[in-house]
Amino acid sequence: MNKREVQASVKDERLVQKRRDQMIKGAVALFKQKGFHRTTTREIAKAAGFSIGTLYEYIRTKEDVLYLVCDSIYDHVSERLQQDLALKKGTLDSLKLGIANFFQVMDEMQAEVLVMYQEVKSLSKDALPYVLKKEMEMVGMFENLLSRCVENGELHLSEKQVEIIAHNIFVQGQMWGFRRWALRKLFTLEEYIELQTELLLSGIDVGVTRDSEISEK
Amino acid sequence: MNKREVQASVKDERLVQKRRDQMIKGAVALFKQKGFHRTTTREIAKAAGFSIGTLYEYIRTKEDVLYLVCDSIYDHVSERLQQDLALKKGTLDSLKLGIANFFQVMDEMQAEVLVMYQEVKSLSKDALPYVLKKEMEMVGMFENLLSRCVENGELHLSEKQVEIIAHNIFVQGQMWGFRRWALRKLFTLEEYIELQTELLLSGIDVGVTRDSEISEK
Amino acid sequence: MNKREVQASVKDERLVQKRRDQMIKGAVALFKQKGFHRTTTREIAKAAGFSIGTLYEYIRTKEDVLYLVCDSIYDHVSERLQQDLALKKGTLDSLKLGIANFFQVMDEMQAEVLVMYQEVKSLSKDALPYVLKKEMEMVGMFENLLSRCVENGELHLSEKQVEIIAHNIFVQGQMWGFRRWALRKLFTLEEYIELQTELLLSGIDVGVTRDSEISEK
Amino acid sequence: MNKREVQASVKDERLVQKRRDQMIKGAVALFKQKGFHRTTTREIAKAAGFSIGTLYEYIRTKEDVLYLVCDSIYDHVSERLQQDLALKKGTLDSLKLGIANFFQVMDEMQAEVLVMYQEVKSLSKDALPYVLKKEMEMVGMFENLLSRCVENGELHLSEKQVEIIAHNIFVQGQMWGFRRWALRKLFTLEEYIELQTELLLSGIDVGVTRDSEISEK
DNA sequence: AATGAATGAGCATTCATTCAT
DNA sequence: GATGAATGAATGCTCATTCAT
Repeated sequence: MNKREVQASVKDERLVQKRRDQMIKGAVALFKQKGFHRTTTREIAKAAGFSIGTLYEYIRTKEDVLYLVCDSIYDHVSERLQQDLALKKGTLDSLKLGIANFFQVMDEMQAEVLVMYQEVKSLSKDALPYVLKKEMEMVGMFENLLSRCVENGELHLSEKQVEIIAHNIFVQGQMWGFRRWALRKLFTLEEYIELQTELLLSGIDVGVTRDSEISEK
Repeated sequence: MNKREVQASVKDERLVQKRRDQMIKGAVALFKQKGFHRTTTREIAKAAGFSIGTLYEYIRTKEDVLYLVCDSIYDHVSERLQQDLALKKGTLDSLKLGIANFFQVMDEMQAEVLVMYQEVKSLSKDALPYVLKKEMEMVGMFENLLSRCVENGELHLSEKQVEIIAHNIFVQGQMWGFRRWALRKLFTLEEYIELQTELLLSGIDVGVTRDSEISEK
Repeated sequence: MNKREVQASVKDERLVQKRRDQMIKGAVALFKQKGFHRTTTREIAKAAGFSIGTLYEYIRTKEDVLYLVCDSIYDHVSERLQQDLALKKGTLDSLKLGIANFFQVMDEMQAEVLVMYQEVKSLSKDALPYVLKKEMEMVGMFENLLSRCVENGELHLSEKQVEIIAHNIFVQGQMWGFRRWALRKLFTLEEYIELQTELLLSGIDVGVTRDSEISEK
Repeated sequence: MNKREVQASVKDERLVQKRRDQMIKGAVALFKQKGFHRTTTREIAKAAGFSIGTLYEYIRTKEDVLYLVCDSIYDHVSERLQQDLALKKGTLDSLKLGIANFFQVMDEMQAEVLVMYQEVKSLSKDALPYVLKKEMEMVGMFENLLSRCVENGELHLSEKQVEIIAHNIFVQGQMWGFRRWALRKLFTLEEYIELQTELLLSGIDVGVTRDSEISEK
């Protein structure tokens, strides 16, 4: 498989999954509050509902917890998006829907996303590439969406443009999660989604240029 | 003044500034490499070229170093931008120049920016608001640029649009600093600047819509 | 209860008590030798027979050790006295016995008492009042002894006199512990006890007064 | 001379004395407040009105400051007592006066005395004996007073009694300085002096014993 | 003589990890 | 499988002392 496996001493896979879910849930709450470094393994164990001894039956190092958290977050986001995007493909509407859904997921999972983006670099050289790869996969989902629109003649874009726009969408989604404290003073999530989509598809209304273009015809 | 002052035991202001510059330079290098939490005060002192004892003559706590770093970054970026933007105002060209310059600064100061965005939340409740305020000021600079273009009739934008575009520019600039590892595989900085500017000003070429628009005339 | 509890991470009360006893024993020896401030936590841990990590499983701060030491000393002394004084009450003999026992306890616990009187003021504003209260309780025990003798007509004393004598006994007891280095050159403990008791009960033989007494006969 | 000399780099004896007086005055205030160990040399220098650099021109180590403080205190107390006691000698009245004066000095210099008794043991093996010797000299002054009364037939006391009573007076004086926080709730200084003197000279009024003595006659 | 910047040994405290029960 | 007591390396910070100016 593609996963960087985190070793557990316990054999029962079911139990491992259950314990890790408890662990992740507790850890996210703590990381959100105090960050990865300021959170102790004892606190994680307590938040998860068991002892440190037990915690270490399911992970090898504290960093494993961070990895597990990051991994879980990506899985959730990916899953959410894949579901939504599986429907109508290659239409402008599916693109709009995809964007809207992504922004909504970013809003719902704000805490987790925030945690992830502030702590990934704490991952070891070992785990980091794996997480970054996941990120590229998510950007890739938007490239896909866009490419299909291009194929269907709904959009006219160069390859480079597809790539940069996919990045922009991804970053604007994160931006909502990241900078919600500032953006919320200006927009509701709905307004934000609408404005961003509109800008993306119609660009800025450049007065002079447009006028001259029109007058030329 | 508006600054949250970091207290020093040493009185000579000149010396304080000199030592802090050494300190910041060393700290940025270390924070970039291993993050704020994994960097020890001893390492910072060593990188700055003096002993821990001396380090603590110029700060009160380790967090002060982080604050000093953040503060210095903002000051540099602001200064750079203010210089460039002071020239032609309210024209599309000045906007383009502003964006290009900002992206360039983000590229040059990538290390510092990266550090800042991954460590700000480690700042105490005391220092954080001050840093966030600085960030809003920088977004405000782009709002300003845009508003002048609107006043001059070079752009047609609602107030909300001005705000969201300012945010987008800011975030896209950071994105280059943040995600350079991914973007560089696709674009040079110049390409990136050009593509983003173009997208911003002309929007995506939406085939069907345009066609219909033209056909209407 | 009335105790200022020192928090421990370890739950097992038995173990906590055992470890703290080890700790107190080691700490008293060290404090006696070098004082509270010159004794390091590592030394305390080592003297107690475990690692610093373990030390901190049973206390929160170094000051807790001092508090624990003071508290333990008072408990021991109180216990010793209460036992002895529970017997014959309200007679001159019980008073003499009480004094003798107290002086003996002060001799036996000289090390601890010395430590306490030289370090109490290092206790925080939080712990100090509690320790001083304990001290007052001990003085109170002598007031009690004296008052009963007064009630039984064995002594004729004003309330003020009871109070000052109780203080005197207490301080003379400590004096033996405190100034043993000087007093031992002059008296054995037994002599000291006898002399002090005699002085207390018969006063100084004031020549003139005696003369008048004699002339009366 | 009898003094353990504290070395100074500065040659001008006048200046040395002046600077040390400043130092002692500042140090006593600080020691009273926070104790010897919690007071830093920087604080002492500041309180004395000069820089640390200068402080170290007049002492060799921090401990020297403590020694200087202790020494100065003893000198003051001794001086005060010697003055007062030089007058009428060998009478009960001169004894009473001596006691009263001593108690008054202890009251006036409470801060200094308190400091001394809580910090002497911080003195090195080198300085301690010298300070203890000073203490014995003060006890000796009372022995002297008492002996003269005995010689004059004003008191009938064995040698041992003279010694223990001298100690008691000394300790009761310190007691007022030490335990003023408790004693003040019960007595004014004047009452305390009167009660102690009375007890010392007449002893406790032992009802039964006296009765039996009387009945014997 | 005075200053105060520099030094670094030293200290209290934390916390990831282990392992006997 | 679960527990939690034990460990000790690591770290932020202090402060007595020195020395160049």
